[in-house]
Amino acid sequence: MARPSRWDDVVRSAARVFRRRGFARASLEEIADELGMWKGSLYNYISSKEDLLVAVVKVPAERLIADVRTIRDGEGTPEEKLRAIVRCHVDVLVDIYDFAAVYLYEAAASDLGEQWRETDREYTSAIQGVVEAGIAAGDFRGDRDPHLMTMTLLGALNWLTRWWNPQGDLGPEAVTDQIADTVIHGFAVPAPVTAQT
Amino acid sequence: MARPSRWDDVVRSAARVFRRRGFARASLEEIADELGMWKGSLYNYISSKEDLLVAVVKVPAERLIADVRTIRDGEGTPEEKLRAIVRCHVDVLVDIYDFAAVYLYEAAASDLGEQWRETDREYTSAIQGVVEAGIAAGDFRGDRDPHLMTMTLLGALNWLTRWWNPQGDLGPEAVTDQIADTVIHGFAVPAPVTAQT
Amino acid sequence: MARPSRWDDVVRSAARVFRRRGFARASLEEIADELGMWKGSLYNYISSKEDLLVAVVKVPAERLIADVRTIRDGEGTPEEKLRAIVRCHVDVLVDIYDFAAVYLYEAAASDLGEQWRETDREYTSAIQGVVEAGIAAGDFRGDRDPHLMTMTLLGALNWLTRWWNPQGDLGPEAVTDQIADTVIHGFAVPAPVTAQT
Amino acid sequence: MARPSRWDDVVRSAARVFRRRGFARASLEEIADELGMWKGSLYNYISSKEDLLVAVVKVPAERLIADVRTIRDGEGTPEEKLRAIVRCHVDVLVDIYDFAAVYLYEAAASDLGEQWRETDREYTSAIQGVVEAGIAAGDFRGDRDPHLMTMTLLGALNWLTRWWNPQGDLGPEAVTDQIADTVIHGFAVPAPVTAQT
DNA sequence: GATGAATGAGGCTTCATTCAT
DNA sequence: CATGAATGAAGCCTCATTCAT
Repeated sequence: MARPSRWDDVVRSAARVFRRRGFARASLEEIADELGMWKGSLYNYISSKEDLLVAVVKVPAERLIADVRTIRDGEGTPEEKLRAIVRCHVDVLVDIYDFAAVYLYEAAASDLGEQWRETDREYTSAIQGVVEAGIAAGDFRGDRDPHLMTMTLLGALNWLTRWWNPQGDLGPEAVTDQIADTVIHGFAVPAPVTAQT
Repeated sequence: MARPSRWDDVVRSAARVFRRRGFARASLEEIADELGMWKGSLYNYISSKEDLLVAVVKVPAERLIADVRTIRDGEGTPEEKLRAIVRCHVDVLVDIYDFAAVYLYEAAASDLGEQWRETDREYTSAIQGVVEAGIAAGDFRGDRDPHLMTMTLLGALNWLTRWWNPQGDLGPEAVTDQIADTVIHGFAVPAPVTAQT
Repeated sequence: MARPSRWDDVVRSAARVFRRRGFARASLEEIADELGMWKGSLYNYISSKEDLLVAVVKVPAERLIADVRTIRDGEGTPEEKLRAIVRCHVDVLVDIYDFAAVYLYEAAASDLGEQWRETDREYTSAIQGVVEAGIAAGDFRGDRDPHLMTMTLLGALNWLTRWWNPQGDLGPEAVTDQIADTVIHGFAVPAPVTAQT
Repeated sequence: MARPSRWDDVVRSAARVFRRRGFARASLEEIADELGMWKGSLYNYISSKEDLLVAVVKVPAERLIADVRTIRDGEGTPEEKLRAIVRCHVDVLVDIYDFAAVYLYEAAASDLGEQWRETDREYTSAIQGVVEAGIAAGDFRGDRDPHLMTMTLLGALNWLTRWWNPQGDLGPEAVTDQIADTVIHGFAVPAPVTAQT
């Protein structure tokens, strides 16, 4: 499916506008304006506004799910894997901020169909798989709900799009380390109390 | 300035529709339909659609900020206070789910003006104050960014509106305890390693 | 037809609002607000918005037509009568400015029905009668169209509502004298040229 | 900034409807109907209803102000200049009746902003300049208020839109001559009385 | 591929008017 | 007479989408 040459520009512009204004508020005219074209011309690239949303959302979704699959199926302790997942998430924000923000905040609100929900479910359950492996290995507490644990991590990560400026003082490494540390220590089985007396 | 009698119904209906469809996608006709009135009649209560959003958002915002102020200024260790903050947040979700979801997902996207941002800032900084007190007391790690810590907690809490069903199997107490435990352990200064050898 | 006690207040308020905003732009709510009542309450006095316009317009219309009839049928030369007509017009502006402005600018735009047009025609033709009497008496030029002469006078007078402030520096007497002089000299048969050589 | 092709049609249609119904009462649907388009399509040409009013009003305003400047700055006695101004005004009514009527009756009622008031002031003061030149030359009476004189002329001219039918029996030349004569004689210093005895 | 105008549905908002209390 | 809520029609405006050039 050979896309016309400016296809990438179109999607990038859509990502920017969707993040800034939200999908519902964004108008195709705004996107066309950014590209210096007329809104009618966009229909040489898409057949509906939703096409654009799907295209935008695909970028971080495919990258994240590929990364998380690789991590899940690769070597390393559950702790190391969680840390790697956090790093991927933060990297995505650094690399393709607009796309990621749209992915996290607009995709759920719009109804992108079954295929979309399936992808989302797989992403979540891949992370949850790591969490459950940690529990099984005795590293993470077994008295917690694994889904809640997974969502706690995802919430902390996704909220970054609301407040974090990747170009600001707090760099990606610090964010990665600190969130990963917090979650890993938060999940960990506590050190035996008897040892401290 | 006594509000007309069905004011509460109007706001409740708006909260429901705004949560379901998002502010931008929601139509006043839908809200009016729920109330069994004509859309024009809504203007006996408001003077714009945004007024409704403000009214909806005010409910959880005022409750949360009042609660968190009380907690911050009250008795207790930082740990106890963080746990109390988590409980309040979860309680709000249980009590006024639609309002809370709108508050967390629509308020930021729409531009509700300076007063709104001020409230939001105060809420965040009240929680951050507790976090910093914990650091000062030596309970929480001093090598972390307090703002990032605060946002990690808020992200985990706010993400609940995306997946948690308060009427489901995982009850409010479990959610409160587990999120609070995760965050508190995640923030805590680790037990001295020497004790374990 | 005994009117309720605040009827006069209602009409006065309507005149004020209609002048300020124009009949079509004016809302009953604005009028009610000025009176400190609710817009629904106005319907204790009227049965439609147009009723208010009719009531407002009636005041200057009846006064002007009565005055002009009296003048036309009274004693005096056509010149004196024209001067008296101008004075009446200016007096109306001084006494009931809002009513007069509405009468002159809103009545024609709205369609107030046949009775209204009849009144308007009679007013015009009464003035035109004076003009024609002046022509017949040899005071005014016979080579002019009497209707155009009449409308020239009325235009000059009615335009006052667009620029003149009765409370300003240029007093009613000056306005009366100068407009009357201009028109009377403008209408007059010129002095024989031969006399000047 | 080439205007789309039907721009002139749109403005002409707007002028017609605005004159017929008044700006406030006119609906965009009516204008669109005249053009055989949908009301939404009008927004390819304008961005608000008021834009249309501005566009309509600009036509006679610019023509009149250009004409009156040329006359003021050209050759001729004040009398000749006043007569030329009257002719321009009447010509505008003949040529672009709808536009002129809207200009005279709707522009003042709507609030078209400072630029508009500035134009109006300049037009008036250009005419007043001619009047004052006539006074200075000793042709027009010095015991009159020049602004009142100017407004007397403008009132007589503008009132034409209320009653005169340019296609009727009373032709443009007659109207021009008679109004100009009336005003000029009305303004003129009276012939010395002594000559007549 | 781009253009620029048109489409047509739908949304927010206003407002004269009604009505039960 | 006043109240205050509701009605229902209509208006302005937006915008995704289409289409002939």
